[in-house]
Amino acid sequence: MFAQVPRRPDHRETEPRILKFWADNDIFQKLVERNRGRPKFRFLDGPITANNPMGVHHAWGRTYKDLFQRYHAMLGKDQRYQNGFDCQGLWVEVEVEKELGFKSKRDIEKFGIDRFVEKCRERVRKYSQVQANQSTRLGQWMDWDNSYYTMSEENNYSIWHFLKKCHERGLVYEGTDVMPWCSRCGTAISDQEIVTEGYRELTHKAVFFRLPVLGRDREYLLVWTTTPWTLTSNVAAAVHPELDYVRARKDGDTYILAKPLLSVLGAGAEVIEDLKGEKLVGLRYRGPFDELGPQQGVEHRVVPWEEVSAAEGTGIVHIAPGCGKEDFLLGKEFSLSVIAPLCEDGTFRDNFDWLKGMDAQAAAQPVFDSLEKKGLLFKIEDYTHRYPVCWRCGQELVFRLVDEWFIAMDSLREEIKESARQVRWIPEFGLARELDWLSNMSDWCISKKRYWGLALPIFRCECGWFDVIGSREELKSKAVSGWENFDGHTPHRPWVDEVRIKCGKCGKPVARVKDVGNPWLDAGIVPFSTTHYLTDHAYWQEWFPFEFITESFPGQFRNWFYAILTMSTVLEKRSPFKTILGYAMMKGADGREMHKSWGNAIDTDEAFDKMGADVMRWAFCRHNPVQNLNFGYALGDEVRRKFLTLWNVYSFFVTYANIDKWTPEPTGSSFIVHRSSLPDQSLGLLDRWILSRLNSLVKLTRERLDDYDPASAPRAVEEFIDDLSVWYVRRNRRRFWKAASDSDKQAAYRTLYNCLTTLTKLIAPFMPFVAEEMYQNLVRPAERDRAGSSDNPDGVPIPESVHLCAYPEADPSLIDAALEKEVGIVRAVVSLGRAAREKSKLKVRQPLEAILVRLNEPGEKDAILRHGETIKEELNVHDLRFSDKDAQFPDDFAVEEDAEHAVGICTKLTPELEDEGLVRELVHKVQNLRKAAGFDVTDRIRLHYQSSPRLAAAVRAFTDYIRRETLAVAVTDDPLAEPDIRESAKINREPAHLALKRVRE
RNA sequence: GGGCCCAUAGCUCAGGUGGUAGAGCACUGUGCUGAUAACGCAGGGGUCAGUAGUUCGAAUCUACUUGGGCCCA
Repeated sequence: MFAQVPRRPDHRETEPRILKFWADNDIFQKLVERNRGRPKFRFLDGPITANNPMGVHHAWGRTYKDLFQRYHAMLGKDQRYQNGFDCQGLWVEVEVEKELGFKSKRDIEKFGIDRFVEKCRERVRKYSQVQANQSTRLGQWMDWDNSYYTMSEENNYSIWHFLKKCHERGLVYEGTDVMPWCSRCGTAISDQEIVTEGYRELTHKAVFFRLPVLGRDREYLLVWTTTPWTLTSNVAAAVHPELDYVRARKDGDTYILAKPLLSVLGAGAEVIEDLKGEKLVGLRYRGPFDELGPQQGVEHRVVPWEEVSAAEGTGIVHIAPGCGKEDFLLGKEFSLSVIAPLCEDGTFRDNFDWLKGMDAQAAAQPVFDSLEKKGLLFKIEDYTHRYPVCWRCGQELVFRLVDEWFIAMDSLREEIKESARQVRWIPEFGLARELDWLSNMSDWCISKKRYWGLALPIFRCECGWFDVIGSREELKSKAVSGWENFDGHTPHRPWVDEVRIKCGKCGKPVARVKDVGNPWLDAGIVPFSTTHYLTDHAYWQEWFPFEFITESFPGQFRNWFYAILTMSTVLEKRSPFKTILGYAMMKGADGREMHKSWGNAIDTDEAFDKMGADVMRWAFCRHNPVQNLNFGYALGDEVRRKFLTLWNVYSFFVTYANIDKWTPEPTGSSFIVHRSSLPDQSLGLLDRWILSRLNSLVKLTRERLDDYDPASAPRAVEEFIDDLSVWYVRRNRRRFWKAASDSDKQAAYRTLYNCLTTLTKLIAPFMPFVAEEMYQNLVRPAERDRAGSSDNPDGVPIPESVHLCAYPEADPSLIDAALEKEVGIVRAVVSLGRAAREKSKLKVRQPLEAILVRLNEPGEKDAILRHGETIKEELNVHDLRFSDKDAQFPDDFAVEEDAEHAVGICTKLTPELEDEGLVRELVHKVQNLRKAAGFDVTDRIRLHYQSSPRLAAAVRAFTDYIRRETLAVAVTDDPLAEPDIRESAKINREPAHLALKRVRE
């Protein structure tokens, strides 16, 4: 016996129960054990930042990870199942600062770096556990006790090794660059850490000012800027060499500016000369703040720059190489002086005279006043633009000249591109995107002036000498002091900062630079650190390179993909992975970013609760990964409906199998070799059809999953389920109902059972919970029934979980493409016939004389005839006829046609047909009454009726039919004592009284 | 300025190797009631962004244009 199936699946009850079943019975451990030592599937998990609970978008990616791991497990592959947590970096620091109510770096230093770092570590531990629990809830199978953490010693020391290798190739250097800087956080904000939210629409004061041209009388360059504080560090003015400029006179002064922007001067300006920008190049001018100390000796001149536009301002751009990234590059090109005005906290340095200590943003008005006093101010106006802000605190960023550590990329560029080309990118355009990034990337800035992160193993002496340490052992051997303070600690700040080594040049004790590492170093080394590259090379060789990774595309080209490709290329001159499946971004159901305040955000835990993990997973899997996924509860409802169809078929099967006490015969371990359990001779046409569809589905599913295509199989499964329900089950119901237990009935049971059990295995990697639930009920009882008996031919026990089964394999001999096509034609004909009935308003319950099918392909006639009974039943007609290609339909036929076929139904009603229609209607009413009375489907009844003579005559003519259909032992117009239910009804306009009584045996 | 992606029914999207457009939702009508607080069937609705090519034939291949999105500079 199979357990009765609940009317509707309830994931709230099922999913926790299945999780418990897996846990109680160590199913995952058994799977890992079973596959140990067999061919490997090498998957590498990109680490998730363990800083907060998981977002639903993480559930999307993790579903892919689990899908392919589960699939390959069912193929018997040995796997590592190692999950990764990304632990270090500003992300975590920011959250901990929030927790502690800190406002700046000073708060951290006051609190103590050691305590702060410990807090960061605690936070990572806490949220890695939260994420592990959530992932488990998703059904993700991982070896959670063996997760890797990028804060681990092995990970950090592996990066040291990498940096040492870079240093040996002379790639590590300290350089200056202008970076976006948050004065409150006291750190540069690297592009890699800001993905979104980096800009805000802000209004600033923009200023037009004039710079006196040296050697000319009352002649000025008219310049414009939106960042007044940077004027203190002006060293040049840029013009576009091709652009048209003018000299124009106004109020006795001469101004130089771009011709299209002449209107800036206002009324009364008179052009006295037109000239190209290149004619201005080389002009020298007096700077706006020449009185400041740092400006002494600076020569201000006009330089050419292709990026200057005449779209706004004056067409002459103020250049301060210490205050802007582009300015800095331009400064390098023309060997301009570099003035860096700001301290870490965003205030002016001491040598800036009256500006000393003033906040850069607050300096706007004093700067204006000073310009005014010097007669250089032209005008001030409001200007609204997108301006970068700190993603953590919202502070407006400034651009600041900083010293950072870099890895020189030029000599690696082509090697890394070669590694990228070794990879199969899905979708293919991923390669072009990565190569584009690799072609344009600048040197990798690996330092960050913070606390919680990789301790860069760089020791630099005041004298300029520096060394990169490649391991803990090397550090120990080179340490001249402080080792005892570090020993016993992880290689983190502040402990590692204690160690001193000897300068290789001047012999002084040298400390580590204070910087921590770029977090993408942490994630980039994992192909090596997790496989013990340094400590167990044999193990590394077993698992490297990886077959497969899957991550979200946007962002990762310059982050994780870049980092693992670069680090692996340096260490092993090859890509660490062979195939990557990329997917897009998750949006709200409305296609916009998910925002709590917009009401379109979906909370992960709430989604598990309301939608269920299976439904979420299916929704993720069936989605085309290239496209953004608009995720919401409506999508979940859609998926649930589709899968309810499968549930209904399952429920149907169990209901009747139990009534018939049907059990599957033993077939050995697999339950997937269809032929062995299904003697060909007893199979009907539709049995062979659905088994062909099933095997086609299995074949396609394997092909698509082997090709790392998650979306095609679920769509095909949905179509199959539709075919199974709408055509196979519906067309074959009566075979399950009938009393006789003949070979035809057995064939129907076997076929449907086969479809269902194969499906459970097929969908197991996609919907692990429902698959398990169905498997436990459909397959496991068979083993219990057989416990201790000897009729298990292979002697192999039935796996105790669907996830311990072999993945279904298609039996090509059961695939019959012609039959599948044939049924398609039949269904098209039926569909046309129904449309014709619809058009002529003749309901299907009214029998008709005939349908007439006109074929363009005469060869289809035989195929249709093979399904003649089906077509006649579906359309409720007595006769099936054919006509020639060009023949006309008779007048009393209603016709519908498509490209290949035309179908007409005979609309003529005879009295006999009307009688038959009356009886069909009567049976329909009786069935409703049985239902309303709560009778069991197998209960026998007595049927009493009183009616018009017309109906009574029809009943007498079709009594046997009525008995059969309604399980009536008697159909009579005698009065019925104490009926269970009665009703007065109209049967096709004929009045009738009906009464039913259940017969007890 | 450079790179990449997208443009199919009101909405969200399918449409491997070119052969006279599909699904779900929504809408209209209707059927079924032995899977039934489900489900089925039928219908309206698209010059597949535009233009030009290749081809016997293009939503599908090529080029360009337009309009969106992402990344880099």
